Amino acid sequence: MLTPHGASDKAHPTKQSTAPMATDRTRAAILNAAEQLYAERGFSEVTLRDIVAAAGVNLAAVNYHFGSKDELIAELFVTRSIATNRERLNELKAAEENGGGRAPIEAVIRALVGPTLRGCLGPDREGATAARFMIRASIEAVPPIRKIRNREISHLRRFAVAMQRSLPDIPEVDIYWGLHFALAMAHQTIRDSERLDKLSNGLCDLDDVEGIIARVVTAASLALTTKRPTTATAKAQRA
Amino acid sequence: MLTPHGASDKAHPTKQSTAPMATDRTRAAILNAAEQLYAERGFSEVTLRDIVAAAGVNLAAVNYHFGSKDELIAELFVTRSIATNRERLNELKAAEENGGGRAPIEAVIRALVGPTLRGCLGPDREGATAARFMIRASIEAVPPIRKIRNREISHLRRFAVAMQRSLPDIPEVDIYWGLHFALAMAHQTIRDSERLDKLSNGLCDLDDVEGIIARVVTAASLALTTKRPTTATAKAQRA
DNA sequence: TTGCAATTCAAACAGTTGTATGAAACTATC
DNA sequence: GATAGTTTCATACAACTGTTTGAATTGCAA
Repeated sequence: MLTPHGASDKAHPTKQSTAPMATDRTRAAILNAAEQLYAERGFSEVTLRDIVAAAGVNLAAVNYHFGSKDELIAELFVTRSIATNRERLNELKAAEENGGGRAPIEAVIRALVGPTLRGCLGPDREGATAARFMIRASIEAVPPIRKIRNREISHLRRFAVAMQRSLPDIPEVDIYWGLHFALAMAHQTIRDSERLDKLSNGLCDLDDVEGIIARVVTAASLALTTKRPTTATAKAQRA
Repeated sequence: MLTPHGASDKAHPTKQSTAPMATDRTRAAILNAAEQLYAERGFSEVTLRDIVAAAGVNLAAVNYHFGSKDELIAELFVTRSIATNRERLNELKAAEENGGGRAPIEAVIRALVGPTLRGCLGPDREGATAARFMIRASIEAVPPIRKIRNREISHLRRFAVAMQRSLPDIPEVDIYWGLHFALAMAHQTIRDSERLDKLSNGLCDLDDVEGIIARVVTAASLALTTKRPTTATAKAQRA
């Protein structure tokens, strides 16, 4: 046997008869190094040689443990995706239980954008690389990720439902736009925080994560709850 | 002589003594093909060989006319950047003249996000590749572009000033956040229109460009003009 | 037409990429 | 301690990248 890289046998991923897996230390080292490098430089700027150098392992280890570069990226993305989604859902569930199954819209949006914003912008660097990796993944959308990414839709749908529950009178289409805008603001703030910092001459405090979250939540909530101008009004504005 | 690629001589870019430039047809063909391919596939997925194949020219023509791949990208970006900025400023100027030097905030934001949204999402495909190229450029931020991109800041500052003029009572920091959020929503809508379409099961009409612009403008204006919750309120919401 | 520069072209270059190979080193069971 | 499995390692491979080269071809002025 020369290639384990995942499900080699059929049933249990646990130890089989003749004890195969010894340490998994190099496997973990590769995952950590890859996540870190991808998060800070982006996929197209990081080679397998960069990764193995940072991990202190041999070049062939990647293909031995993961099969290919793409499968490494995919595993990274799946793992982090699950973690992020769980974080979001926990916050959502807590908010819904607080309100007897119906959370205020602000809490729903906060559950949606909070974890990622905290992870990426927070001064505490714990989980920062994980969050930044996810941002990279959503920015570059490299082929191995693109295939998996569709699952995110069903995850987001849960939040759309929660939002609809908390705003029963808002048309469904507006819910989707609100969700979309909330993610857009959170996302872009992470990705382009440098530009905002320069543009405002440092006036926008990007270390005040909770303040930023509040801004995003407020803006998205307002867009949802305030009736937007009618088509006639909009047309007049355009003129 | 073997390399013209831009400013070979000193003063005039017009014809010099011994008539140099004959047709510039291949040069234009390269620019068009490159813009198109970069716009639809992204920088990291397009090679010079792809470009010259699409342009119907020889591989060496790129280095002959532009010097290097990076200089080709840079020229493309500078050209399109100037065009986009001019479009925005024209719309802003028109709006300001309409209101005697003080345009309503909606008009300012519309001038900021309108041209790009129209270019990328409009059913009329004229200028679509140009706008999409700019989006790619801002997404991938490849090295040759990163250097030039700082100029965009001073361009955006003009809009910050216009916004401040139309909302004199709003704190400066809020102006920057509003500008940032407006761009974020417009930008993400272009980049991830596919996800929104899937998430909403086609409910969000992405062909209705003016409707989308109205949504972005309204959301951003609301975020600017509606007093956001005080810190105490926000804190209570977080709990 | 002749001559000279600008332009095009096929081919090759040097560097980097992800992947594959086969031998060595290790680990744990017998 | 021998053995069979795994993991590691140095190295090679084939494919692809942007770039260069030098010879052909073109276009225009004399």
